Amino acid sequence: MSFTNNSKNKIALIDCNSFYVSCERLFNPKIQNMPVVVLSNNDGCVISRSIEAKKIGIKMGEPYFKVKDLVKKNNVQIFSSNYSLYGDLSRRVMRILKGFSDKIEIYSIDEAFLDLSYVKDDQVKEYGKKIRDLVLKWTGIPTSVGISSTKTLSKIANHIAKKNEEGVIFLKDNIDNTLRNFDIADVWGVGKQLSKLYKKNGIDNAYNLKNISNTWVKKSTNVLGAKTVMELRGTACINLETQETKRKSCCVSRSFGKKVESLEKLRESVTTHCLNAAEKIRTDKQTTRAITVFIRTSPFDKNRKYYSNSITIDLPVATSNSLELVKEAIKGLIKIYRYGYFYQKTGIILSKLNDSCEKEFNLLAPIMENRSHTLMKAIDFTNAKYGRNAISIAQAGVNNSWKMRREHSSKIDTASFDSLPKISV
DNA sequence: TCTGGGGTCCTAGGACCC
DNA sequence: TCTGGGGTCCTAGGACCC
Repeated sequence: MSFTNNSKNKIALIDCNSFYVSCERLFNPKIQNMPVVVLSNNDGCVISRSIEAKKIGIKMGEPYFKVKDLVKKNNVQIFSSNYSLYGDLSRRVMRILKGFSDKIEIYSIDEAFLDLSYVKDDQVKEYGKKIRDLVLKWTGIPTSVGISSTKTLSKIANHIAKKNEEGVIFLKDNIDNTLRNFDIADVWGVGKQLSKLYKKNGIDNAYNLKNISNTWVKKSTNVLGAKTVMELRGTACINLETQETKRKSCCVSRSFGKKVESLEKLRESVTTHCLNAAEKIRTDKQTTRAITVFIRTSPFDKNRKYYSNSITIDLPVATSNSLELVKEAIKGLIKIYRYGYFYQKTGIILSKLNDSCEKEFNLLAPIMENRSHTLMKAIDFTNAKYGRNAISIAQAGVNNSWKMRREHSSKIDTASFDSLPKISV
């Protein structure tokens, strides 16, 4: 059986190379050719690596303490993550990409799909280079561009482009050889479990998966597995989502800098997360009808007993009011808290989100809402101006001993001239 | 000592109804 | 006392993504 790619669609995936590392390098030219690593919150895991750091053998997602020796020996430059910096640079990159096609899907902080179907086949590679050059010139962020007829194939093209001198790959005809050399585990949509299943059945590259029987894949996996197969054959099944949609749930959670035992401290952190989540949904003009609180001890600590629990509370009336949500969250926390454990993480999830304009029928709601609306607006305004948590509530605590570790922050602020590199002449 | 955080979608199975 | 079949809706948990 053989399948041909006869689609005229051209989807480009533009992906920033080692994005967080590239952001840090912008403001720190000295580390341009050095191995660099960016750590997750709490300086927990490696989440971005420069090529030099990859070569040394530092793996993605590895706990920092496990690579400390490698870091020391090779003089690897370490940074705590600075999400406001990355978010800011991401917006700049995306703005440039929008100039190349209005059919764009911003897929994550560092990548976007662009519909380039309007570009002729023999010009599309050149076009990809143009995109790359402009992003680099205007932001300083290096990217890779993969172009093909479906999202899944453009992901593969991008993967290959990352290791390619030009940084641009257009996959069109005769791609079977390329697919044969593409590891099954690297295919978009194939994670740990699926790749285990596929490998067990002798499917260990993208070409094998492309030629698997429809009935087998439907029986053995689910609709997503079947879609991946179709996409490898050049039939687009995963649409370009050009409309920005509002989130359906909102989660705020953090690990502690050091383990926490007392209900008091858990209460402070749950309150803090709740305030932040409430502010987030208000920014998007949304309300919630359910709040989940979860707490857990460290799943890695083999010397202590593990405890993890969560509780979901349905709210009678949709709300985005911080104070109401905190009240419910704390009630939930008290129900699931157990004395005698060393807690590592807490979080809250707001779900069943709706647009705030979709008013519900409730006689008391209008009066209550007006009052709280004014208060919440005042809080959001102040926090936007003077920094998050400028206004908080007493339960959130001050000078929290449980706060996260951030020992390697570059403290770069794109709104501040002080962060610009200095050049002496 | 030290192992991130925030999402989406799918499915199986339970609850409930007729 | 025992026992059908079919349908919908909801949710928890799993898998995946970056």
